Amino acid sequence: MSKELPPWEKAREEFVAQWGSLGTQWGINRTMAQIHALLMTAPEPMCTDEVMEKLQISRGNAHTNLKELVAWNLVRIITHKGDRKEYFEAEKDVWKIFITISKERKRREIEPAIRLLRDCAAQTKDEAAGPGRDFHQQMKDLDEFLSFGVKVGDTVISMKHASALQWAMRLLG
Amino acid sequence: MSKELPPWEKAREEFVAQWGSLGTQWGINRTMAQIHALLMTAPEPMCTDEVMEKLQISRGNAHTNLKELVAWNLVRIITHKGDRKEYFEAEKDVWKIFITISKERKRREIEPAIRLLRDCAAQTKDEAAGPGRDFHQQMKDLDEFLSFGVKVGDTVISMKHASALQWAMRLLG
DNA sequence: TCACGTTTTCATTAAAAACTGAAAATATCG
DNA sequence: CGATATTTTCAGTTTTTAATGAAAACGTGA
Repeated sequence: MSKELPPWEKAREEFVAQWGSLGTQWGINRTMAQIHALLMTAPEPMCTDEVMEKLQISRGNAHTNLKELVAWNLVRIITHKGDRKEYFEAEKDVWKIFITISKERKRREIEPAIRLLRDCAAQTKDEAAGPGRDFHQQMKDLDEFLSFGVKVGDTVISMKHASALQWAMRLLG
Repeated sequence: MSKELPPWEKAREEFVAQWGSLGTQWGINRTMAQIHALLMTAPEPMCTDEVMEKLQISRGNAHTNLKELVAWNLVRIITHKGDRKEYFEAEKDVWKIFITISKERKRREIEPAIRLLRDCAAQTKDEAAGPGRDFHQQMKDLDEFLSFGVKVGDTVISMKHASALQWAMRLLG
């Protein structure tokens, strides 16, 4: 059934398949990672049916994961006049992808953790000594570390790629 | 059935439960995250039975996840003479935890991704124009970005906590 | 408004991941 | 070497997560 694929499409298929596996280790749904890989390497925006066809998945699955990628701001919807289909286009700029993922993970994963740590610290702020005091301190240490990390992250993602690069180069130099 | 818990243990139980939930979002097994939270806040090293009891889980589950945490270098095994049980103790220093997790994620998640990107780039290095050339470039861009990130990460994790802090402060200042 | 192309939802099914508990293996001591 | 304490494994089960496909909802143009 398979027809002559251009050689680069061969590599692309490997990329899509493997990126999907890697995604699962990152706690990301395999299909979502595959669609992202597919769109990142798509010469043109793709519609749902094209994604279904390329990945051999159902409409519901394609739809759900495309919309999830849109919710992550990693993919945007394109429409052409005179065509009521939606086309999907992934951000390809690596620095922008990085910033987007960083922001999203901060919001979904780091900030809830910080809230938890502060809550637990608050609950034990009167512990004067012993294990209770140690627990309180541990919560504060973790909070402080994550909060500082967020601050650094915020600074970096507010930078232009070139400035961030320059700054990082200074560290390495 | 529940007896008087010291107030700090109340907060601890919330921490353990919630840290478990947060862990799943990070792609980490819930029980593993809970055990880690438990040990990070344990005044003394704990044995398998204590972990089973605290979290109400089976021996097999406790065992597997404790050993997994040891494999991550987040937990170490302690033995006392005259007692053949193994006790488990988590690293509590936030900076050390960060370094350990960073190294492990680099090894498990970033490096395989870089290998994939290089492979796909190599397969398409002769593409002279068009979509094939764009694909090749995209692979190279992603590789370059991740590799640079690894370099920065390596530099940071080779630093003492104080030096890293000072360096980051300069960025924020 | 109706017909049609498209998107969205969701009950059901399938697949993957996590967990249990008990048996087997291992280690330690007299 | 037994006897005993502890760790490790793993077949079977449960729980969770993801995927399917068909029906419903939506939106647009005639």
